[in-house]
Amino acid sequence: MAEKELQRSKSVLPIGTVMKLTDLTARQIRYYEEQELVIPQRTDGNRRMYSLNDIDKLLEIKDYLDDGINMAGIKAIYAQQKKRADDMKNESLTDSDVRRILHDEFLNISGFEPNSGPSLHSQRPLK
DNA sequence: ATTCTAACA
DNA sequence: TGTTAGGA
Repeated sequence: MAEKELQRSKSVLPIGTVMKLTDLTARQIRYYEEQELVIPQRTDGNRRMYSLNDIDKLLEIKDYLDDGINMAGIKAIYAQQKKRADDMKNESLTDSDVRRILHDEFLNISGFEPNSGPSLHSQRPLK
């Protein structure tokens, strides 16, 4: 069943197809790459080739944008998502630690609304 | 015909 | 983000 994941990971779609599938402009798609949100594979003459997983990621990003979250916020979300994945590997964490982390993440995400500017507040809401 | 990078009347 | 110039 891991074969399907391999297929979804195969980068075979040129940016033109991705544009049609996601309704995003080439400018946006390339910009998100600069923000390190979706890094497509390159081929022959330096052309971007995306995978189905990349498409999903882009659609996901588009949803976050619609919900009024900015680049910084989206980056934060994925950064936290990665942080979360790392935590799963550390059995050394206690339930209390995990809950503190999740609570911390929640506060940070809510701080990335459109108008709420770069006021990247909250850090240690030690209770 | 498509996509790429860089740059901004 | 849009758009365009100049290449590949």
